[in-house]
Amino acid sequence: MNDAKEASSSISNFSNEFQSSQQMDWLRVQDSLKGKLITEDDFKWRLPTREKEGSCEILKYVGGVDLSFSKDDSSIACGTLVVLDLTTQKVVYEDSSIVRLHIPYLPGFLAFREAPVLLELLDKMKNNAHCFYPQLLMVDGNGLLHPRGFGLACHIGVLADLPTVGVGKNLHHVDGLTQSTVRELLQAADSPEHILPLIGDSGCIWGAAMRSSEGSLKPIFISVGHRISLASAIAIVRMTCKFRVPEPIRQADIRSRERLRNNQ
DNA sequence: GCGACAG
DNA sequence: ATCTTGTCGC
Ligand SMILES: [Mg+2]
Repeated sequence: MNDAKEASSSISNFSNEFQSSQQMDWLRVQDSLKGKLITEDDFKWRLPTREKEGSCEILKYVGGVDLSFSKDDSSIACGTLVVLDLTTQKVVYEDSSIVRLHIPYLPGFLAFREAPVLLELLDKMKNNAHCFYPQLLMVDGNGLLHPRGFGLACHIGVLADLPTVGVGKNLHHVDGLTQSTVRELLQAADSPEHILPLIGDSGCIWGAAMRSSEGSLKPIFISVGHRISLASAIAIVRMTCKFRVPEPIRQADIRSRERLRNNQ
């Protein structure tokens, strides 16, 4: 092997080893944060019903977060937080931040790329004691539906100490679950709710697939993020699905892309 | 070795 | 994630 080849090979070895040791750190972080995860309802509000019961706080402010990326420079991203009024389904708060990302997208490690800017937006709103601070946050990315049961929605939920729900637009294959199998089962299942629990080969329930709008056959994938049960997560997501993607996430996605277009 | 791989 | 316009249909 000549010197040039040897040099490039050792650079690449170094780079690979660095990546892999960073991933080992990340595995430990995920494992550690997972110890704080709560997968049952843990909030003081309740879902809106048609009865009006006076004393209890009702869920009204639902947040959504997403990132968009520059087509020219893939390290430039815009993170956006929106809050919707559940009654009107209108955006009552919007904030975004354009940042340079230094961490690549790696399946299973999305949170290390996307969570920091989103946590900053949440923190800024909380520190201002904003009256629309969300009672629940919907995240564009999975929660428990993740190779180690700790996706972006769990990560944000634990670090912000906020109830979160994960919503994926594509299935991250885990525990024998595949996109095609799930679609077939969802079609075959005679569920009037258009919902299918995602039960893996191990028997574990990772979340649920749901055909969320009349307009599309392609399901969305709902999973528990933090401080909420799967049943509650499904009920709330369903309330916000005017289109396939739940409105808080859809608005964060749209406004994030708009902001990047008008500001870079 | 092969296929899979949230955003 | 992004590259990309129109087109068909309710
Ligand atoms: Mg996204």
